[in-house]
Amino acid sequence: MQRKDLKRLTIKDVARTAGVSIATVSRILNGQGGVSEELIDKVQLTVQELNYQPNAVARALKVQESRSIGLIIPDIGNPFFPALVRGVEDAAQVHGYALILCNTDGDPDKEINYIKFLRSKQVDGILLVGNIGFEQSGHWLSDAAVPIVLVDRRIAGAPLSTVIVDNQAGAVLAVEHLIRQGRRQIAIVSGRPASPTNTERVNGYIQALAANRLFCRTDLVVNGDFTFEGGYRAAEILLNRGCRFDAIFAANDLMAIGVIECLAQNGRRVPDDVAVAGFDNIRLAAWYKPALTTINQPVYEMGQLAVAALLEHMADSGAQARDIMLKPELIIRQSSGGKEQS
Amino acid sequence: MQRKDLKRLTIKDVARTAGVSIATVSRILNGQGGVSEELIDKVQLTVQELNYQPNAVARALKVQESRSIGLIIPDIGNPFFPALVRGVEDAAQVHGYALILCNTDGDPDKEINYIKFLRSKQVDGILLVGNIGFEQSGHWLSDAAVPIVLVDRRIAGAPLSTVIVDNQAGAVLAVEHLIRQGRRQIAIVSGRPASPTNTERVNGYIQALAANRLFCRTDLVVNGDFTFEGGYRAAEILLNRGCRFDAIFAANDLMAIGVIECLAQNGRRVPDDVAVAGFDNIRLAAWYKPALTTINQPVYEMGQLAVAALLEHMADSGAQARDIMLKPELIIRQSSGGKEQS
DNA sequence: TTGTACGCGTTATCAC
DNA sequence: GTGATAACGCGTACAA
Repeated sequence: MQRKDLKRLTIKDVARTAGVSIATVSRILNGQGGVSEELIDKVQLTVQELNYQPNAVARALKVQESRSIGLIIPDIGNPFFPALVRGVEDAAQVHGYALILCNTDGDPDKEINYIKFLRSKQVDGILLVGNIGFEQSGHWLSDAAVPIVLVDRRIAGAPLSTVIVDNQAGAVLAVEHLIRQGRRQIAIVSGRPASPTNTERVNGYIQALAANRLFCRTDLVVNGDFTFEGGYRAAEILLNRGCRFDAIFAANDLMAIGVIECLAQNGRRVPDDVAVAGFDNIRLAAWYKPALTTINQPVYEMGQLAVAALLEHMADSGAQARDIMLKPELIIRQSSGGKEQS
Repeated sequence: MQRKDLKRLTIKDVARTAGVSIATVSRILNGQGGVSEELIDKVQLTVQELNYQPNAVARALKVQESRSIGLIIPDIGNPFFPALVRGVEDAAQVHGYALILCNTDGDPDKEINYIKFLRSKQVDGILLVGNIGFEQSGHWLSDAAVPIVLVDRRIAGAPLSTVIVDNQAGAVLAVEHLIRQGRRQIAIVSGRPASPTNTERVNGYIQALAANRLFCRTDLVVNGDFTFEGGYRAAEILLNRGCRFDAIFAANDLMAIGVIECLAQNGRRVPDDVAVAGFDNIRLAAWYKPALTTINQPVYEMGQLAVAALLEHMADSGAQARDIMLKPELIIRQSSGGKEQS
């Protein structure tokens, strides 16, 4: 009854059963026209009856187009990525593309290996959330012979289209909010210093301070690494320095939460003593107590737009690389003292 | 300089450049032996120089094996799935398989469509977190001509291998813990009644009560739907009934949190007035205040084991379907009153 | 040990 | 309007 090893049927079988040539079947299946109504009906019927499905691999080999794209991210376990992946998958599916998912843990070697892997799989395009440097592998990135679009993180010097949120503007939003809340001694807990994303956010911090005639005091700057523990340790360092501060901007939410936990351990109240703002608006930010003021990124849309950009490059190999910047949004919650009074 | 439209090179190019036949190149690439050292060196060198990569699509067509598997889940945005996906992807990658990810939102029609889609892509196997009924589509599930392994959710009557956590045992763990905490009037907020997973957890609740000579009171049973809002509403219903209860077991963490929020709104203290336990151990459970007592599922391992099971079926089409049950684990946190005193 | 040639399942070009 | 047939890039039986 359940013959799994039943040989998969091919266009040949359909042709034979319907009593026509494979050329005719192919034409009908691809809706090319130039076929009589009669045959169309007959063939479509047998396709139904046999439950025939074209072999996409054979088709891919023939038309040199696999109808699949690759998505390379650091780690789907990172709460930032599921929404991105969902946006990508939905958009890909709409256009009939399969999505191949790859996790690199941010390791540049793995990124290169996955690009090679995807290339051998003949994917039509690649979406990359990359940590690799351009010189480190500019060869692969620009000569990959397959369109690559960068998502969420730029790669300095790479001549590739990039879909990204305006990190600097987001940081400005967060810091200016803290300032409007009456805070003046605003510290920053940065992410990994090497990360372009971090640099942009730090620049936003500096810009916002300057725009409000506040100094950027080096004793209020401390490096984290985008992790909870990094945030915790950074807050400890800040406390140990003995300098005054009445607000902290953390370069992402995970660190912001680490910061708050540390402050709580040390008897500082949030937001009464110290206002805290993060970046990313991960799910946890809304649930955490105190609920975290943060910068929302339209992650799902980012995924969708990335696919759109990739499709463009796939359709036109001469298309210019361009930056697509998404607007961040300030989400005000308790950790910064709640609503602004204006 | 950057000639993207440079024709991709083939085994033919390598053969020509190395001055050998394509058969020789193929043999060397696949390590088949029977080739002189001299040619091996020469060919491997030219492969390096040309930076040649075999075309996996052509290979797949020839050997009838695409080296890719499909993973069909409801929604990567659901906090339960990222770890599963990661487990699957890691295991797949180790064995050289690409992972095609599909989100269905739990819609049986989408599940069927994706199975067809993946079949046409000639995937070698499918991992399915399915909501479809077996009769509803037994045809597709057992005759799919491609091995399917069920993950996280069983499908009643489907003769397919299933990798799943022992939900009933998990619920017993949770409820018995509440009993040991001295609670006697334990309510349950269930998930979608139609879900097999929910049924198993409810059965565990009943079993644990019975084993401790407690009655299952219908006024302490209320249906949720696995969402936060469902949990909130369920708790409201429970409160409105006016019955006494000193503990609530929610069939998943999201509902447990909804329950706690509702209780807090209505002046009940957790865990003092009501102890609460959930199921899943999502990230949020640890961060939430009060931290949530829950049942941990080894989700990452589940993904890995699912791939292992799938590989078995792929290697031996006659392999018997079997159930692989993973042990759940009780995680005690504040929401149930913390550590047990024994 | 090495090379030639066929076929995997399509699509597309050419005859009829 | 329809049907042979040649690719697509690879693996392998067979021949040498």
